[in-house]
Amino acid sequence: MFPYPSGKLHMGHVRNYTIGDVLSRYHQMKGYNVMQPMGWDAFGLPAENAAMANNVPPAAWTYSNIEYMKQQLKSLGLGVDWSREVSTCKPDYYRWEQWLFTRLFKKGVIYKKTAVVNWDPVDNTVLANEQVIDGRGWRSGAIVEKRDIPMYFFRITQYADELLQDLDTLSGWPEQVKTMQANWIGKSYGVRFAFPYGKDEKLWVYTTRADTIMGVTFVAVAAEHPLATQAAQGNAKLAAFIEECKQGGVAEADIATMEKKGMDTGIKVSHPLTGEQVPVWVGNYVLMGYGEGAVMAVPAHDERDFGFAKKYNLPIKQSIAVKDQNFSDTAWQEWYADKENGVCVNSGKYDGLNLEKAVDAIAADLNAKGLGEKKVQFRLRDWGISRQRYWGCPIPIIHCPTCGDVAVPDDQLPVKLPENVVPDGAGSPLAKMPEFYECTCPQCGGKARRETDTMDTFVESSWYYARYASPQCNTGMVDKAAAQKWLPVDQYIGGIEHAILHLLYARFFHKLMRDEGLVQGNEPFVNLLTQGMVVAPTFYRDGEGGKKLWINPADVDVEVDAKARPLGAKLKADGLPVIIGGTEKMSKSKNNGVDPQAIIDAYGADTARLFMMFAAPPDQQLEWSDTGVEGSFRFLKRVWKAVHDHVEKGIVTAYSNGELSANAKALRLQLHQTIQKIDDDYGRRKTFNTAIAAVMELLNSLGKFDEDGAVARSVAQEVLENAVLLLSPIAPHIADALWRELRPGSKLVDQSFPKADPAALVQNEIELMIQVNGKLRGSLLVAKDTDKAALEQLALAHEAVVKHLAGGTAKKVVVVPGRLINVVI
RNA sequence: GCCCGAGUGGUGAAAUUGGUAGACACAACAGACUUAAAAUCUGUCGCUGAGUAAUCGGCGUACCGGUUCAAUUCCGGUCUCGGGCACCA
Repeated sequence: MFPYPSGKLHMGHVRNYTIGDVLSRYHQMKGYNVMQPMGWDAFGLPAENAAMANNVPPAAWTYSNIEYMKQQLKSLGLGVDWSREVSTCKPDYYRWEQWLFTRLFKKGVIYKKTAVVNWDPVDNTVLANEQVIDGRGWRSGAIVEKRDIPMYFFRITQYADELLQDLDTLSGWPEQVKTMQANWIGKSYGVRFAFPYGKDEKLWVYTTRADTIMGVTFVAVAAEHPLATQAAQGNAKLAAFIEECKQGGVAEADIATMEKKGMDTGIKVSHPLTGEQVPVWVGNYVLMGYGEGAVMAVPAHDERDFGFAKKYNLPIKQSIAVKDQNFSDTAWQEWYADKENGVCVNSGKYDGLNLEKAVDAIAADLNAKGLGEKKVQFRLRDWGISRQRYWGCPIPIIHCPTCGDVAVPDDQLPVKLPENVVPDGAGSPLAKMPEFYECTCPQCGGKARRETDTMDTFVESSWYYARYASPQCNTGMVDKAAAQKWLPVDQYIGGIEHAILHLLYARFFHKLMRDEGLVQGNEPFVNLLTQGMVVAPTFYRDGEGGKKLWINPADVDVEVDAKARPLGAKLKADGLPVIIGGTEKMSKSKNNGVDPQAIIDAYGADTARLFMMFAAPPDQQLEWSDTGVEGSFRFLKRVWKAVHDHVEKGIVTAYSNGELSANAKALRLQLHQTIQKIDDDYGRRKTFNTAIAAVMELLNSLGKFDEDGAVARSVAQEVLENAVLLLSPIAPHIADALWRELRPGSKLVDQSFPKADPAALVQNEIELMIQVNGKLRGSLLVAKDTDKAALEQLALAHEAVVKHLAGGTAKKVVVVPGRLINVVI
């Protein structure tokens, strides 16, 4: 993944790009033609915040960050092809995004509708979820409101089925990520049906549990639902409640965890099957715009409805039973929602039916009445991309009073974003710039207004991988031949935090571009490595108005108890206490990022890379600590010394033949086992920490190998040459220098990855573990081809086994070839 | 609240397909070298019991339970921590 140019690299970046560099160097050694590109996800909110804080335009801030971070990346020794560098804030990049937008707009894949946003009534501006803290605007402190505004949407739901199904083709992706995406898309099979009311009017709902329909005791609608609006006329109390529901942010986590509240509208609708009158309530947990904005409530079999019914004394009507379980409405029981074992009860003609049969029967009856039908629904919602911000890609639409929304024609693209603007945090800057928004309609030539919203920055990051194939192409988004040569991406590496949004949007974009005939294949990334996050502790002090002032861990001293648990923390500058927050992913907003530059400066890039790779396997979360960086530095010094000590005695040719001592033979065995192991670690497992450990072990063994004859020295030469090659993807600089020592006149870049010598791997004797009842009691050295019966006899005769048998007989002997023998007594 | 992960010595971790738990390091301690320190090298290093010792035994992979000759690994449940939840990227 390409970085957001936030200012400095942090350890997450170092980890991400070192992993990529190791893999690309390894694959180069394996003979592949590897492209390792880099770019900048350059639009985004932090630039606007920095601009306001420092009175510098976001563009200038961003460009200077790119400059600095590029130097940092170079100092890491990454083999990046900088001729392919891409910056998403440059017109030659976003031009093509605008171009695609106009195509999709004309096709109807992009459309306009209203959506709910966080509104700060004091700053008169839309807030990102991140800018809403405990329901208040981060700058103004005002209570945030929900507000409906018009936005452009990508019709991603049109691709929902394909996005779901193609997950099955991604064998190179972690299961975890595929599961998360499948759940996010959330395909469900249910019934959409209506509660009739008034004169032929219908209140629609959707449910996956139509089998519980006879247990419905009320219907809950969103505050913005037309029925609620209707009921609120002439009901001041209800109107006030509806206003209250509009307070607070729109983030799902907040809505799901807030206290469930409701109020009766006084309106009643008819149950579609029984005709019974059912009250309609307004619920603050029901969202307009998701589904129908109304839900049927079955308190007996839905935990949220149960809690709501208890709180407001609404009836609870059992309609599902599970054998041997007793129903009571005093406390919620897990089995009340059991889908497997439940059958209908108190449900008239549906009694005794299981979920599937009840749903079929109920859907058929609803259908016969014209009140409903089976429907497949997705949890996935269309992707709203309008942002009322300045530092983003302008949406290429012109609003004409006569022609409506008109896409900007190709010859007027790109719609350039002016770069000299400093936003003030109140509303969209572009909407205050007539020189930007005043324009003429491309269709009728009349006076028109340019759209002043910009696009979600996820749009830029959804297709940059494709741009890398032909970054300078000025005839299209991609050069088709280049795209065909390079795409799909063989190895994509990114943080696990992108498992859903970014990776789903990129997959969606690939399909959009495919349908435009720009790229081939259905998926952008063949193999995905999701690196675990680099996390660090957070520290803060309470500022005015409940704002938290985040303090960098580097500026804090932490006191710990004997068990290394933190007791308290103090700011180094003033010695006064600070509050310890959680351990979180390194981010600018929590100020807990650690700048890798200090380590690179003190120890060099190779040590920084080696240490980062040695600390943990790539997909595991890593709590940052530089304890141990000394050890990585020491190891590289040991390698350096071992090579120089060896070379000083004269260079020899690596072992090819000659009589080997037992020790030399054992060393060669270990060497070639190590080659095999590391090849697998780099290629299949992508566990660089164990690869490094294996080289360490090999060098430790070489250190103990003190033979000095010609053959012995040739074996030492062989070990050192291979150790340098095995280490070179991780520590390329030192490996290059050492290779020149070991093989003067030859270059490391021309070497291929070592291959294990099958002759060296032959073992005549192996050690087997002896267990008694699964417990280790000893070991046995046997000839490799000893047969099972003989092994059993040897085990039974083993001194430890005889002792435990104490004259008795073994019940069973389990022989695991090559590993162990377990005697069961 | 919902979805996805993780939990192993003082610390980072290893054990790849159910088969030797703690490889490789860090820290600590002891020793060698040194006038001294640093650097370097060597050794000890999960908890616990017995033994002068060599050694022998018990327990131990967050917690409770299960499957198995054998469980860090598989299954059920619980707790804690982390990620995501659609406008941070």
